[in-house]
Amino acid sequence: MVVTIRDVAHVAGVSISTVSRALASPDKVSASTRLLVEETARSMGYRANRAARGLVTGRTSSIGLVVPDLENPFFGSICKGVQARARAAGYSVFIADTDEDPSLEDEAVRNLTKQVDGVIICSARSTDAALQQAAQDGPLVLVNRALPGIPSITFDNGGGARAVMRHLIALGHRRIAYVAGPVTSWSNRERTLALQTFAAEADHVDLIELGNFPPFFSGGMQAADLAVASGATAIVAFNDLVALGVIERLRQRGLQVPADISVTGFDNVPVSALVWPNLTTVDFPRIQMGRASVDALLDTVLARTSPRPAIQEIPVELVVRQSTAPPAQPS
Amino acid sequence: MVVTIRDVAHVAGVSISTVSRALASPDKVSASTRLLVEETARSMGYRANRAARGLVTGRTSSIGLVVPDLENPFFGSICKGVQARARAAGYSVFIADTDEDPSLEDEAVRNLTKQVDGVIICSARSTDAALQQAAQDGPLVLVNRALPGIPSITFDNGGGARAVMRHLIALGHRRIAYVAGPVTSWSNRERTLALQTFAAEADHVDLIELGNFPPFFSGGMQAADLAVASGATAIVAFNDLVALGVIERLRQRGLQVPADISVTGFDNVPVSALVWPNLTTVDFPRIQMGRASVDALLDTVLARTSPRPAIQEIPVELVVRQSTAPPAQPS
DNA sequence: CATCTCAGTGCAAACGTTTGCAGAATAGGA
DNA sequence: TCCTATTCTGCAAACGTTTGCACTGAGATG
Repeated sequence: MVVTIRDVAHVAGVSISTVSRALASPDKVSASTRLLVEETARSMGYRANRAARGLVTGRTSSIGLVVPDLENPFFGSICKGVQARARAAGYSVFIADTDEDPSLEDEAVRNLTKQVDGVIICSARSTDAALQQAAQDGPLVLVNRALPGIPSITFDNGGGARAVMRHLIALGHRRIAYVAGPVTSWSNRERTLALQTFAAEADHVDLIELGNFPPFFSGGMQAADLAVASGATAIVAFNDLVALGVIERLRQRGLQVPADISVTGFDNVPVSALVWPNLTTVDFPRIQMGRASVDALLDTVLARTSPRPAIQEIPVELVVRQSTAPPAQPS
Repeated sequence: MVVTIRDVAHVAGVSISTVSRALASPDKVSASTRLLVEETARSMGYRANRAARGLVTGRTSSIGLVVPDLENPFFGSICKGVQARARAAGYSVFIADTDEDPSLEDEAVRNLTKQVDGVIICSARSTDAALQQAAQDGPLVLVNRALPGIPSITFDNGGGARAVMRHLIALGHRRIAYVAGPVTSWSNRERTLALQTFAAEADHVDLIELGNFPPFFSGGMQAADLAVASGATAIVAFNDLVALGVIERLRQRGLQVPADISVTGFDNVPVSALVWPNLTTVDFPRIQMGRASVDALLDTVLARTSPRPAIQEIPVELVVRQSTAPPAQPS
C-alpha cells in the first residue's frame, strides 16, 4: 500500500542502503546510480517515513512553537514568520496555543520537548525557573522575553519608546501621559523605563504614568478619563488596542484626536491603519522576529558555533500617521 | 541520557512489554504491576518516544492544518479551535501557512500527508481535482469549502445573507447594494445566491450587485463610490474589512454611517466591534468550526462509523450594532 | 488429584530508516 | 602482471516501541 525504501530498492535493483544514500547524501554514490534511484523513487511516489528516520537519527526535522493566543494577530504574524523560515530550512512546525495560561504553557513545552528538535516560546507567561528548567531539556529560544543564558529575541522597546517621545516633544507636547500595561509584562517595564529616562533628560517635559491597565480596548476606555484629567496633551498607550480604546472614549466625550489631544500606540497591528484617525504607532516587525527566532533555534540545534549574541534585539520603527499633531494650546 | 522504556522496565523489574501495556492498556496488567510501573515511569520522567510508537502503530497522533494566511485573524481563530480540540483528543497539530498560494498549498498537503494521521485544509485555494487527489492519499477534511465526497465544514452563508436582508428590509431599506468578493470565492457565490433569492422573493426590493472587489479594506474603498452612485440606502459588504473600507470612503466624502447610509459586513472579526460606528455583521463562530473540523477528521481517522453528514453547516448569527439604521428618506 | 480456564507476564518479531564496516570493483602505478 | 588506493555498494545492526504468541501458575471444576 504505502511505498517504502525497500520497494524502491527492489524496483531499482539496488540495496536499501544505496537508496538511502542516493537520496540523502548524493555524493556517496555514483552519478548513474543516483539518477536511477531518484527517478525510480519519483515514479513510485516514494516519501521517506519521518518516524523511521527520526528513530535512528534522533532528529525529527520539526520544531515546536508555543504562543499565548493564536487569535491575537500579533502572534499570528510571528507564527507566519516562524513557519516560513522553518519550511525553508526543511523543518515542520508543531503549534501549541496556551490560552495565556502559564501551566498550560509548561505542559505544552514538556509535551513538545521530546518530540521536536527545539522549541520557540513566544511571550512566555511562565516563571523564570520553569523556563530555565525547560532550557535544560532541549534547545529553546525565547521570543519577546529575555532571560540570561537562554537565546532570546526581543524588540527594541526602549528605542521605540524614545522615538515616540522624541516625536511628541518635537510637536510641542510637554505634558505626556503613559497608559501602562500589565505589571507582569516585560515589554511594559522596558517601555516605562525608557519613557522615564527620556523625559528626565528632556527639558520641561512631564511624564504622567497612569495604570496599570489591561492591554485591551477596554483598558484604553478605562484610562482615557484619567489621562484627560491629568491635563496631558498627548497620550502614549501601552499598545494599539489600548490606544483605540482611549480614542473611542475621547470620542464619546466629544474630544477630537489629534486636534484636542494626540494619541500613540505600540505594535502597529493591522487595524491601526484602518481606523479613523489612523494611529501613530511603533511598528514591530513581527514576521522578521519569527524568522530570527528560527535562525537562533537552528543555531543551537545544529550546534553551529553561534556568533550571535544570546539576546538579540530587533530594531523597531516609528510610524507617524494621523493621531498625532501639535497641541491645541502650546505650553 | 534520555530514559527509554527499557530503563523503566529494568528499574521496575518487569519486561518492557509489561511497561508498554501498563501505560497504554491498563486493563491488560494486574493492578499492582500497573501502579508500580506508573510510579516508576513518573519518577524517572519517562515519556514514550513518539517516533518509535508511530513506526510500529502507523499512527502519529498528530494532524496537519493548512491555512492560507496565519496573519489573518479569521484563520487564527480557526487554528485556535483546531488546536484546542486536537490537544483534548491527544493529538498535536502541524501547521502550514500557504501564503494564499495554491501550489504551496498542494505541496504542503503532500508533505503533511505522510507524516500525520489526517489533514484539515482551511479555505482551500487549490483546485477540486487536486483536493480530490489529496483525499485519496489520506484522511482529509475541508473547512470553509464544500466538495462532494470529502467531509466538509462550512458556515451557513445563505442563512447569514438572508438574516442581513431581513434586517435591512425591516429597517425600511428597499434599494440595497452588495459589494461582492472575489469570483473564485466559494463563500461569495453562496452569499450572492442567497441575497438574490431573498431579494427576488421580497416585495419592491432592488438588489444592486457591484464588483467583484478584493476582500480587503482597499476593496471597500474602491466600491463605496459605486454604491453611492447606485442610489442604494444600504450596503452589504462581502466581509468586515470591505465594510470598513466602504465606511472610510464614505467618511471621506462626508457621508454619515448609519444616518445617511447603512453598512453591514460578514465575519465579525474582532476589529468590527472596536471601530466607530461598530459594525452590524454576521458572526461566524470560527473557534467552533475549528473544533468541528477536528471532530470530523477524527471520525474518519478512527473509522468511527460516521453518522455525521459529509457536509456540515455551522449556524451563524446576525450581530446588530451601530452601522445600520432606517434610511434617511424612506422610499 | 487431574484437568481446564484464564489472567498475567515475557519473548521476540516487526515497523522503515540510517550508517559503520567490510567486501567488490575499478583504476592507477610499478 | 601484481599490488595498492580509491570509489562504490551491500550487509546487518541499531533506534524505541507495540503486539501476537507462548508460557506460567493459580483457581475452578469434575
